[in-house]
Amino acid sequence: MENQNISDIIESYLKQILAESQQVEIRRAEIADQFNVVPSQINYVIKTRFTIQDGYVVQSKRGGGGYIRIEKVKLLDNLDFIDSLVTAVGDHITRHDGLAVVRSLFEAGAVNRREVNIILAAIDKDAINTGDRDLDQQIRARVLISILNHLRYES
Amino acid sequence: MENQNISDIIESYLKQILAESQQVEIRRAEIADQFNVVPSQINYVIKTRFTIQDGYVVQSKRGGGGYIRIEKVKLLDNLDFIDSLVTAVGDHITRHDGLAVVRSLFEAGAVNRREVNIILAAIDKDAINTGDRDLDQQIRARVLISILNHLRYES
DNA sequence: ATAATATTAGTCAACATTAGTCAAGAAAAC
DNA sequence: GTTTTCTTGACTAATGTTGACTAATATTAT
Repeated sequence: MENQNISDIIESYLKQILAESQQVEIRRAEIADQFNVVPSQINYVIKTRFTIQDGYVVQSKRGGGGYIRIEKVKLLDNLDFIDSLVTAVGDHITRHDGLAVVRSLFEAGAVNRREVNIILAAIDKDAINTGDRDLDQQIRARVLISILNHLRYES
Repeated sequence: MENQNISDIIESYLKQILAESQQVEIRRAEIADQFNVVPSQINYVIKTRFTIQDGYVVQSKRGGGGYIRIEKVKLLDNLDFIDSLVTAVGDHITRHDGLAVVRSLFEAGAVNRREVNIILAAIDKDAINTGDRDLDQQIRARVLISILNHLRYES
């Protein structure tokens, strides 16, 4: 406990608040100042310790009155399944393989038919079509993973 | 929560009125004075928070007896409505405007909350991120339009 | 009627105020 | 000793605020 680094301490501080309330809203500069670190360290802490896998969703706004808001979300019980699909998608995916992933989701009951169609529209070849096949596959992978991550929790 | 910027406060004030009546008519200088800001800030608030994508139409008149009128538009039946959104999206769209489009879809009853989240995940900045901002906006537009077009068939 | 003046709102660019990214170096873990 | 994680700061991006200038419309004077 005595050899905690400052990132761990900031993490604890935020999680202590989150233990009692559903969300915490901070001003980055204020927290950085409070713990005597540079502002970007707050981003580091959030990026490494408040991920969707950990059950947190983060929103922020810049400019006057800006903030970072961390919300604790209720994770569903399909996590391992989603994890496996995220792994399967990887950083590139073809339309064909993307279709298979969406089909898996449907067969597992994670999405309904309407939702399937929305997802397919999103990764359609006419939607994602930069002229660079490799880039298209990367974008398709990220879009799919982004959607998968949102299926991890209820909102 | 406590450090809201003044633009948000003015937005809330106007939307509170709009929650109870179809439209609100203001004198710019009066509102500016009431909230202690320069008049042009009212234009900023309107331009950023009461767009057609958000479902508002703004009319104004200068000179003596001038006014700014914000009207919450009646959502048309689905097909026309989706047409108008497709037009609004155009061939490129920012995340901010994309969010407004999706919000409109939701408010029109064209999609439910779960579907909103899937669509937002699909056009998220982490999902569509090639490093080329302009390209990102083009892809986001195509993804959104692809989804909008699929919603036509189903509804 | 027309011109001058007053009274509104609109535009735009400068500046202010926030958060985000990235890569280099330091520290810790292995 | 190498690899991973943490820390830092320079640079970037998004959003909000302000004020000088412009434009439109109404009112008043001639």
